[in-house]
Amino acid sequence: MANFEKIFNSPGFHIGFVSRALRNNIEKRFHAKGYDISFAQWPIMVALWHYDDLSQKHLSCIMHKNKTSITRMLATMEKHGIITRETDPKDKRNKLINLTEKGRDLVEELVPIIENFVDDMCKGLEPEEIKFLNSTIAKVFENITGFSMYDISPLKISKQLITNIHG
Amino acid sequence: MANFEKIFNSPGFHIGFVSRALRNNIEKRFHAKGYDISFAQWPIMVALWHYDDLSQKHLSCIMHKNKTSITRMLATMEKHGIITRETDPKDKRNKLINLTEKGRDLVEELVPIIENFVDDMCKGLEPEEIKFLNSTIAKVFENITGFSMYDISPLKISKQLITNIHG
DNA sequence: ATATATTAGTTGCATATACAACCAATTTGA
DNA sequence: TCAAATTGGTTGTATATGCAACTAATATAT
Repeated sequence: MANFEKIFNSPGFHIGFVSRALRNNIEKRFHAKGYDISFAQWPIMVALWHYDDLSQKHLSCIMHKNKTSITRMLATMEKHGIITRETDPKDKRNKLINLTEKGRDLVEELVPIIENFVDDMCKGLEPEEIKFLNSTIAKVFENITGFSMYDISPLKISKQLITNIHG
Repeated sequence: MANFEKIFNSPGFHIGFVSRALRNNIEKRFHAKGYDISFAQWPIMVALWHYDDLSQKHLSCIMHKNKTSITRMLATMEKHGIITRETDPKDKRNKLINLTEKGRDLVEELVPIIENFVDDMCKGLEPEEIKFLNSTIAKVFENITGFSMYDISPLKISKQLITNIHG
């Protein structure tokens, strides 16, 4: 019968397992320090820390997430007072997303928690191993999506470069 | 200010991104062939293909998922006619989970789809690279959870060995 | 033997995620 | 210029996920 060994030992399942573990771990660290921020909200906050007036479309492309997910996450974050959403006067289809003061403060407060998390996660791994891990994951990402993981890093992307990645 | 480069280039974010991409891709493949099975349901089906009469606790441990998630996923799978849930006559706290005939058939039909998926995902990667990727991810998993990813593989675990991993 | 503790599972609540169908605003094209 | 296409965002529906609080059943400990 089927080669289940091959299937269960494929990177796909490993990635799924570790992804859930990472999410749970980071959210526990946030909650332990009294912050009600989710694993998914954090990268959005970082992107908004770097760029003002991102649209939901921008965030959808940067995060490689469906626009519905972005709509709903931003609704939650707005409710929590982390971000604001205003209609773009230049194109009333767009909404301009920005961090609130509270949001900006939060980013700075969360950084050390994330840094500890990264250190703990990578304990016992050599820098070249981490590099290899990243590039191999990026390769898998590219195999599956056809997109380079790096082209759309929140740190590199320019608003002008954001093209129509998602439906 | 904060070293965002370090944060965004950490394996954590890579893993989160690729994990979502893999989930979407595999579900699209299932749907394209007319199967309404989720990324999360598939490993449960495989575990049940190997073992009869697993309890929800067993599945919770094997899958490293909260028991609530298991309860709700099994409810969905039962509704879809993939599995059955019966109270264990020997200990009425337990529910014994089994694949239905339809469920067993499905597993066999889904295997080739998964095999294609794995091949596509790993395109351009050498076997040693895949091995390294897996072992590095396993290391991260262990750093974060304290558990070995391999000890509880659905292929290796015995029902007797399943201990109280989760709360 | 019975009160207490533990265990398995469920429910309420919250978040994230995606697809399809939809609306409103803008752009295109004949 | 005005109809058609495109674009950005929202809503309905569905799945997955976890925590806390709960119930029922079993095990433990005095």
